[in-house]
Amino acid sequence: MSHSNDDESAPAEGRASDAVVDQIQRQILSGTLENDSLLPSERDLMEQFSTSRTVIREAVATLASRGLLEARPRFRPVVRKPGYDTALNSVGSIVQLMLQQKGGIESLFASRVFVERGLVRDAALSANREDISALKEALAKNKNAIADSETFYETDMAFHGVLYGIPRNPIFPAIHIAYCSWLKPHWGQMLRSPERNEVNYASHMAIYTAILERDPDAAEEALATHLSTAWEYVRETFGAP
Amino acid sequence: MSHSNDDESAPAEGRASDAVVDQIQRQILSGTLENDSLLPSERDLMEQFSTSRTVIREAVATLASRGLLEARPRFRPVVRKPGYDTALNSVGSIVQLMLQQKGGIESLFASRVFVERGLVRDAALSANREDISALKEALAKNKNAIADSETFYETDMAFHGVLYGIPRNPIFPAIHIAYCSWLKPHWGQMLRSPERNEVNYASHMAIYTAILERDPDAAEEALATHLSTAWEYVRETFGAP
DNA sequence: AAAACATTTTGGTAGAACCAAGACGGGGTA
DNA sequence: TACCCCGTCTTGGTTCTACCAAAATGTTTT
Repeated sequence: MSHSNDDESAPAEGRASDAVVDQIQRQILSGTLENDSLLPSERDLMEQFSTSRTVIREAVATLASRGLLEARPRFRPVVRKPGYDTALNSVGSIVQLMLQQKGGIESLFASRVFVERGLVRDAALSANREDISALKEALAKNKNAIADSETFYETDMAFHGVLYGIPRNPIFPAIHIAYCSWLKPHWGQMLRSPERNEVNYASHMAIYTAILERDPDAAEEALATHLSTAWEYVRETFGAP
Repeated sequence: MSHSNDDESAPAEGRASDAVVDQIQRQILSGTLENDSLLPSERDLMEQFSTSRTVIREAVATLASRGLLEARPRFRPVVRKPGYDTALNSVGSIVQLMLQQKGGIESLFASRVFVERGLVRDAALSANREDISALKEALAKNKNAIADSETFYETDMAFHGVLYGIPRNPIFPAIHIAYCSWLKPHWGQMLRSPERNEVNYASHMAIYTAILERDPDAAEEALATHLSTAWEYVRETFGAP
């Protein structure tokens, strides 16, 4: 039963960089290394941990891959206290690969539809006044941007974003951001026109109305058709199979 | 407007390791580097790419962090063709951090409940014969394991796993595996007894029945109470706030 | 044929050195 | 005084060499 577990308390004596990673990670989480501050120089760190620069660099790379450090090519790494967005952000590179595989985008989009169907159902059941007014406001901005295809996309995302905020679960907004960033390359260059914006706005309004009426089935239905339609736009922009 | 974008086709001239990463990544995806095979030795690679070992090591570390290579401490890296499980697996380290934060496990568990509520709804609406029989089989194994608390957990997971398979979306099984691995530390050491196993089995049966009867609301309700109850067990095992 | 041993290979670490680009400071000019 | 230019220092990125320990491999012994 007690197979080899990599608990944080055990050095495990495998990689020297692990100890450094562990230390720095603690410092970041505990606030000793303040958020948005610059990590000490590699040479400072190698003195501080009394190890070689090789180990330090490896540790920094590891932390960067975990999202605890933001390391631009020739700049000092920036300390980033992790959030749920950080987690999802770090998978981006792999997801991009997955999306290039056969059926990748379809699967991802289907998962989004699945999530948002649940979201609107819950919204219809449990949205409070704040949620409703937030939706209303987002809807208004959405309407005002119908003529402006540049900003319409943003107001569109913002409307959906409100839905992700309703469960008061910090994971969901992070998922929303992740979906947006992952699908943007395929979604962003879609053909846009005030007519289509109008259609999308109408869909949003239908969702909003269903939520107002506390009708989860109608809300789910409205959202499903909304996303399906929008998806058809995308497939029609690219080559349809 | 045209800010610097880091497309994959551009070398970008930032890090030398990026080129190596790109090359090896292509070789893995194209199958030139066969899955489960061993990566060439670092010294071979540094000759092949005519660069220093440092760069090679950095590239290997990057690919390992992306899940394309499985690099145990002192062993040759193993080539791993990426899947959706790979993606979710690579976030594990960050998620573990998140779970230690205040309300972390609650948020994650709530998201799981959310997902599975949707799953059982869809199952009730669209499960076909194969799905039903798979559920039935999983349920049978679950029943047989009631007396054996060792294996009951596995059959429990397996039952839920069937639900994740019904949408025929490869992302969902990966999510299931991720949930299991992330929650296992908190879930696994839960107090278990045949009585509680009996309760869980009854819950599964209720879900199955509701799906059979094509009643999404009942299925959702059954699942929600099931997970809530199980969650209470967990909180009672640990210190409840 | 299996086990024990010797050798080679290979990943992990150290350390010095170099380069190029960012950060910094000082001095000159408007 | 305020601003800009330029030299210097700092620092991350890279190369190279060397060494160690453990894994992998080959050889000998039982």
